Amino acid sequence: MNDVELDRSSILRSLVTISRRGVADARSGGTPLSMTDQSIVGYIAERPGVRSTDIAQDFRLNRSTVSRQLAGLMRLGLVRERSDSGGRGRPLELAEAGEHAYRETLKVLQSVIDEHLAGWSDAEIARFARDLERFNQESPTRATKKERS
Amino acid sequence: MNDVELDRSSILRSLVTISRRGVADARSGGTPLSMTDQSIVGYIAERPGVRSTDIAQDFRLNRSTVSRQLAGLMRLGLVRERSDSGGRGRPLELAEAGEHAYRETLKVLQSVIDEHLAGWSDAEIARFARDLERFNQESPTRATKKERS
DNA sequence: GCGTAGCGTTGCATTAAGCAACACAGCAGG
DNA sequence: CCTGCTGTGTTGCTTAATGCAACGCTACGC
Repeated sequence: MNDVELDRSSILRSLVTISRRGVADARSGGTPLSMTDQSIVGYIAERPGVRSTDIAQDFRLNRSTVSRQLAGLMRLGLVRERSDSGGRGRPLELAEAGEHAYRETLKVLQSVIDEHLAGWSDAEIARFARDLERFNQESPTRATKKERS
Repeated sequence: MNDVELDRSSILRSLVTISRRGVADARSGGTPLSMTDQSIVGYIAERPGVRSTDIAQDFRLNRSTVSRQLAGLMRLGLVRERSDSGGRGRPLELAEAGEHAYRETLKVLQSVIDEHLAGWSDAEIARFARDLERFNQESPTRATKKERS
């Protein structure tokens, strides 16, 4: 294994470990929302009007999973359906309680993240954030495969 | 929110999304081992002789969870107990089948990761890997808290 | 040798997830 | 306008992973 191969395997190891620990830390930090719920709420927060099926596709989750999570969130009064339901499906948006819960959870998660970032310079943080976003962008191959289907 | 705060919130968002998609992609890629199992097997692969409780601590998992996963892995003949069980607990090591399954799963995971890394230079990959490792290191605060308890 | 602490296991509950089947609503073509 | 098809959401059933609590056993320290 040359250097690049070593780097690649360490990237995937790190990602798995980070996510595992991150979820555990978040839970022990007492977030109002679970990681899954937070993801969904955040998604709606950033794209008001999305539908259940959009979330499912983007998160690679089954429609049924999203449906049930949303049912829970609506029961709690965090998410509601929009009135203007032109076209297929039902556009969603956050209720006031949802915005609030989202911001609260965000705070906890940020503090968890910040512990890891102690000792990082602003420039390093910015660079890391950019790398992560870049990494996160759908690769052309996979995107094509999905579009075709 | 200033720039650094924006970066921090985007870091956590990215991490959650990456891990969610990564797990989904890995599963659809048909890995012989689940993400959890792969983590455990990999941990044993790198540190032969570790005990169940060590894994639990490092992964922030309950001892019972690890116990059950290990029971499954041993039933499948991937992990076995070491003969030289001096001291507390039972040191673990990979069986031949375990080494094999580990490498197979690693291949799948690497190809998933590699799709994301298309277009990255070796230097960028190396930098990203180092950042992730750095991020992954236990922060002093949290480590202290844990040590004290 | 005895008590205590550490380690692993097991019973029980919960959460997140998938698959399959279904019901219902839009949209398209005739 | 009616009919059929397709997309959207829901529900039943199952499974995997996890936590907590309780238990039994084993090794250490005195």
